[in-house]
Amino acid sequence: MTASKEPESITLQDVAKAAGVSRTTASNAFNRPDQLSAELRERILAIAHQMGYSGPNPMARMLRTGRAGAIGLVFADSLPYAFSDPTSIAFLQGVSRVCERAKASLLIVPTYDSEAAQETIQQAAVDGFILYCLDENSPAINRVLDRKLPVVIVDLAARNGIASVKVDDRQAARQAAEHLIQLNHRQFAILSLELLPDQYIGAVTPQRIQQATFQNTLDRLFGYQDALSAAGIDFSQIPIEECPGNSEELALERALHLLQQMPRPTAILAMSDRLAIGALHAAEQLGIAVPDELSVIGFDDIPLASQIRPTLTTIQQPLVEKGAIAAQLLLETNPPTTSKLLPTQLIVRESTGIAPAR
Amino acid sequence: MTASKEPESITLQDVAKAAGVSRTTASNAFNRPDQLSAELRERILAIAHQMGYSGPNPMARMLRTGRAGAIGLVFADSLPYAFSDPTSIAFLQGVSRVCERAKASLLIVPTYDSEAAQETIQQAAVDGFILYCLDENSPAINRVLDRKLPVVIVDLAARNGIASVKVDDRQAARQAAEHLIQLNHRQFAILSLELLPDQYIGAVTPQRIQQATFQNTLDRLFGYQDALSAAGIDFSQIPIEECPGNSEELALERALHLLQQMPRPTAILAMSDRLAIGALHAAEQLGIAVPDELSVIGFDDIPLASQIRPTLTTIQQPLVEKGAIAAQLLLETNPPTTSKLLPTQLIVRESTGIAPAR
DNA sequence: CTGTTAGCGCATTCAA
DNA sequence: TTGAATGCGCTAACAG
Repeated sequence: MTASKEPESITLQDVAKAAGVSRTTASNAFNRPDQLSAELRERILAIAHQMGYSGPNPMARMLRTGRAGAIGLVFADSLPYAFSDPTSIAFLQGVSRVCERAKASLLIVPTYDSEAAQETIQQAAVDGFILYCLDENSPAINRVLDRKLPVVIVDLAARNGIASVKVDDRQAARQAAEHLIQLNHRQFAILSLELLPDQYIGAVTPQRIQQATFQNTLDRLFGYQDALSAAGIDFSQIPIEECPGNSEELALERALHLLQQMPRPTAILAMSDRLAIGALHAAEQLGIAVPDELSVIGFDDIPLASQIRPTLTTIQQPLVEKGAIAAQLLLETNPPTTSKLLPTQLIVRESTGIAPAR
Repeated sequence: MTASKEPESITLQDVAKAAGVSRTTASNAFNRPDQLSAELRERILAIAHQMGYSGPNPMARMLRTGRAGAIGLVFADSLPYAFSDPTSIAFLQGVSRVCERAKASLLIVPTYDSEAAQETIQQAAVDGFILYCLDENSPAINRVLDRKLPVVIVDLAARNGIASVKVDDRQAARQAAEHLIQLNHRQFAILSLELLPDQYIGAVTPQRIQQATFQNTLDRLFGYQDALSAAGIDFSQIPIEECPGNSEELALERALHLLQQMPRPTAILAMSDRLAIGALHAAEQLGIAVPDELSVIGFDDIPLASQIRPTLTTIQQPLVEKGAIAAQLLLETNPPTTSKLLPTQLIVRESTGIAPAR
């Protein structure tokens, strides 16, 4: 038998030849139905299919058109973590909703270590990036900025000329603390998210706060401080426990520790709902009644917050919308440059109540 | 002032010229550090940076090398739904873990309608696809297969020569039903996932079962039937309620309906944990004690299953691992062709117990 | 409606 | 070590 042709890579050229038309016409058959007769188009498509041609090569087309048809999403975190944290999942929901409408694909770029970030961000064939990042020092930030594509940053301090989406964490945290102050609480403790990317667990010192690179965490901390100081409470005396990875288990453990101090706090300010839920479990373990003996307030308003018992008082931030707006900014404004500050809202549920009499 | 050069698109060529070297050498500076002296490399990189060159254009490089550095993930569902369903999120966690290790990006391809699927799947610049799909008739399947790239299909009936990952749903469902039969139950009801992609809500007829295109649902249904028939129970008498979208709210509503029938079922077989949780809420609303008066068994073992009260008896399937294995098959075998059947396990918790005396 | 002409920006032969 | 040439596969002008 005579050697059959290479089965590899049939090109538009081959299809055109087989159909007896020019490359352009073949190309138009795929991309510009209006540029040729319907019947010719059908014939070309049929021949292409029959030859096993799978359509114009996306890479060649991208090079030619300069458009990738995808936006990149950079989480400056490990991906499995991002896919397990309710806040980032809600964010993804919002992003994906807008992408779907725009028929844009979503490229999730791993940046596990700075070396990986270097490579993967550089090689991402996208039309723009959403940078979802909490650590101001993350190397991924500059990698993304270096690409000189449209960028929207989320939850990061605004930068010159770069579109950003965030909420006023400080004001929101202040509101959370004020809620408890109004309920007569004076003995506070704080469950904090990470301040630095070093996986440190435990008591937070003033030095640590000074070195902090997670602006979000810092803002919430300052928000608590604003309210407490205004109420005449000495912030430096308030125990703060850091729980990296937004871990419920860790929060449970640190809350147990906090609740065994004397005098026992009557209110816990948790920087996320997961941390708050950890605190709720700790209270349960110790037989401390919520909200009668202990009030707990969270942050985020994740779906679970309204499902657990007691339901969780928290600060609602529009998680899904944050993703949707970021994607919209990226896809619909050119170049994206406006920054959005999204509203938050205190949601009072069952986990907070009047402070117990002393 | 004399016009400055176009700020647009500096190429490797420009960098080479500015550095006084050839294109090749400039290219090597980025891709083959060992092909030129370290000092020359540094110089070139410095000049490139200074010129505002952001590194080799990913699209051009992809075209040249034929590698995209990304794998495509096609959910044959709306993306916001995929990002809200605990089973697909767990799957994503697994996929992303492996991608991260392999420094491969993950392209999430929207396929909301068949027209979108046509375009987005065709234009995805990826090295292979994971097809996560429940509906055997989804147009996305052929779109993906047409691309003639390595493919791993998940939760879909195996196809000739195509790698697949799934669990033995039928056997697993059978085990769930057998568990309840052993607890002496005789009055059953079923909360079903969708059988067809038509958003139908309510009672399932034999005709509908015959037309079903969601193989998963069908397998679980047959698994229940296997066990019940073996126990001498007439399957055709068992009420089945279909709850599309794996919706807890819908399950609550349909379970309320089921629990108001006479004779009231003593056991509910739910095809997912979310449906089971809906049933639990229904029982709570009606003041029916679980497990004393009603047993409920789920499927999947999502994280919430062990957190709600009563904790949920369920069939555990390795959700995260399913994603990890799919990604591994795609990234590490070439071409992927072996199929994996993953184990399931009955997890007995608090929501099932001995049937109440008649 | 169709074909001809020109690159998109790069990585890789091969020869120097 | 470096440089000159080649084409990856395609689309967009433009002229027939």
